[in-house]
Amino acid sequence: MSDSKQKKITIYDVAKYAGVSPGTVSRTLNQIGYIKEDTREKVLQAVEDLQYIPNVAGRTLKTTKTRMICLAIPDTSNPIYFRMIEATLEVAKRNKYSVLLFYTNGQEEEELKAIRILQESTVDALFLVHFSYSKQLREMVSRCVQPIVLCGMCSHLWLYDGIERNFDTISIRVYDAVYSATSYLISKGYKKIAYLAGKRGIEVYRQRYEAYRQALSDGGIPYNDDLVYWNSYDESGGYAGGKHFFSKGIFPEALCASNDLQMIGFYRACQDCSKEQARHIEFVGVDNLEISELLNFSSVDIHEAEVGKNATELLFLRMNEGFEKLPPQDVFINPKLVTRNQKVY
Amino acid sequence: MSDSKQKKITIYDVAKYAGVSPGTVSRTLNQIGYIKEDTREKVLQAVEDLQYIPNVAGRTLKTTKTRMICLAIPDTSNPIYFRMIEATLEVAKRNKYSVLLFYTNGQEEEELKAIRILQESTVDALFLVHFSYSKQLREMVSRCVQPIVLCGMCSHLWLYDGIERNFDTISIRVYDAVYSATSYLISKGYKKIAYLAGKRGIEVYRQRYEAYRQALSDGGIPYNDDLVYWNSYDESGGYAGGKHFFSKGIFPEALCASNDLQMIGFYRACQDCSKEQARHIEFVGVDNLEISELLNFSSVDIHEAEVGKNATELLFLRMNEGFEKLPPQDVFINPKLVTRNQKVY
DNA sequence: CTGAAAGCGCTTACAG
DNA sequence: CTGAAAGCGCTTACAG
Repeated sequence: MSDSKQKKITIYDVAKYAGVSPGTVSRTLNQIGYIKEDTREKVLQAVEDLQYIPNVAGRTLKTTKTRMICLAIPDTSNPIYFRMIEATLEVAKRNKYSVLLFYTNGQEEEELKAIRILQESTVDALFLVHFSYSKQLREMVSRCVQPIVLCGMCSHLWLYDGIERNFDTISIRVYDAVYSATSYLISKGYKKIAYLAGKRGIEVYRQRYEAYRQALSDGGIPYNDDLVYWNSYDESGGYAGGKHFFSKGIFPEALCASNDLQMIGFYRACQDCSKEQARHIEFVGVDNLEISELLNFSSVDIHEAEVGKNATELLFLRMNEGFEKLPPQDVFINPKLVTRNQKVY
Repeated sequence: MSDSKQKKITIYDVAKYAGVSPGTVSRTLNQIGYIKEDTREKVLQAVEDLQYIPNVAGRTLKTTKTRMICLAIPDTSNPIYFRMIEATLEVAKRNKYSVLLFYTNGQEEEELKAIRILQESTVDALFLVHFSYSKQLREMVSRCVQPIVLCGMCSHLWLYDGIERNFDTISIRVYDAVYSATSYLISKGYKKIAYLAGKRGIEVYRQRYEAYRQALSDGGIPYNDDLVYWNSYDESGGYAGGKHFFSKGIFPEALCASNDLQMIGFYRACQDCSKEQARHIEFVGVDNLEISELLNFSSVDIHEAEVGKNATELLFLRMNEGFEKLPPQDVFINPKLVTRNQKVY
């Protein structure tokens, strides 16, 4: 039954079996041009009898189309990326494309590798979520002939300025996200508002930090550096933030976190803290994870599924239209604050 | 600067530029055999000058190696799959492989498509998480010459029985998971234990359901069909379960959910319910999602990251060793109950 | 409507 | 240590 190890069936075997040429088999299978019904049946019968399955590498070499796109994201530990993956998979599938998933860990070196995957023609297009804005990365991108969409998970630094550019960008207005989050806390009367800033040196978090400061300033609240904590942008960073503040005897009235994972970490630190003051801190985060909803914490929805959807659709638009007909695109996504009545914890 | 549209640089261009043969360029780049230092430098200089990047399709056609594996999972909405993706990505990266992510939606048709991707040689190996155990799927698998690891997210139905088989399996003992979860509730003295069973007709949930019944039986508690609710295996299913029970005036003392998402859904239904009896139900789920930990619900850890890691390593083992030297493998993963002191909600 | 032939861009025995 | 040549499995103008 399972006679493996037999020689691989190629289009030549099918052609011979059906008594036609390889070209005819190819045209039949790819539905190109008219094929006489009789011929067509012979071919399909041969395919069936021989259990022929076309080899993708052969086709790819000739057509230069892989029917794959690459999705490169920083990490897989933040749920927002899963919603992005899901959206990308869906758009790709709709276009009969597969998705190569690449995980950069937010490191420039890995981001460059993702671009190389595109240059080697392993995939037809690339959606790259990157943190680096280096000259080298920019140059590697500019050398690519295939479609690329760049997203920095914030307002992109390389917006179209009229100068030639061979990629599209997608931006999340995270400045607005944090500004609205901080303003919300101010509007509720809080003065002592701590901030979990995320990781220093990453543009995403720089933009958010600026927004926090501006919101304070606009709300007439003096900035206090002691209320700001820079660390990793995951749960452990938030937890460390809580420990840090509490150990210094700092108990803020409210906390704005540059993302929800940090907020959750901070919340855990509160739970681990014996002081009564750690029980009444009001939270606002960014990302609107389901976990925030369940814990009834306010958060800002950044619509990351929309990001994935838009980016991927842009990729297909470029694959179909090329870069001549349409100028470089810069898509913007507007976050939305979701307020909730936080419970006592 | 960005002079695109120029003709693609091939290995022939590099050879001509360096004054050597294409074969030598290939050997230099792939570090095969000894190359005179002088030659080597000329080649590398040419590569540098011409910005040559080897085309993957050409290599693949010749070597029949794509350096990609396919990971096919049911859906991306359950966080357990993300931990699996993460583990798979890591093992693949360590072996210098990329991962093609395929989303089957738990439908047989899509599972067959995943196998076809392997047959077309788009990838070198396949890790398939499947729900279907149909004859057709089994036959398609048996026709593949490349490595395949099959996982049903439960005790696999196609374990090695000495008869020829060309794939490995990985099993999660979910029967034990639900048995221990149910027994735990019984040990705490509960008699009226409801069960969110998941989706009917899926082996994963059949095995769990059997465990629930057996645990009740072993605990001397009569089975009551009114306490069992079959629906979708996501949050909406759990929510519907809560609504269902409460609308019939059924308020269990405890709830065992065949996965955490359903448990969370049920919990939401409790929150939406005005009755006091909906405030004191003790929960146990399966999957041990972070959300369960944060809400302090007990759950069973099924070690899905281990599943991804083991499966992917098995794939590479097969790619290196073939199927002759090693008999078919059946790996088992043992879940672990994590108990927590649930808070009042 | 279909066949013969070239070629996509590599790699790899085979010589030397 | 390196070159010439064949070939991996397709597709696609070009004829007819």
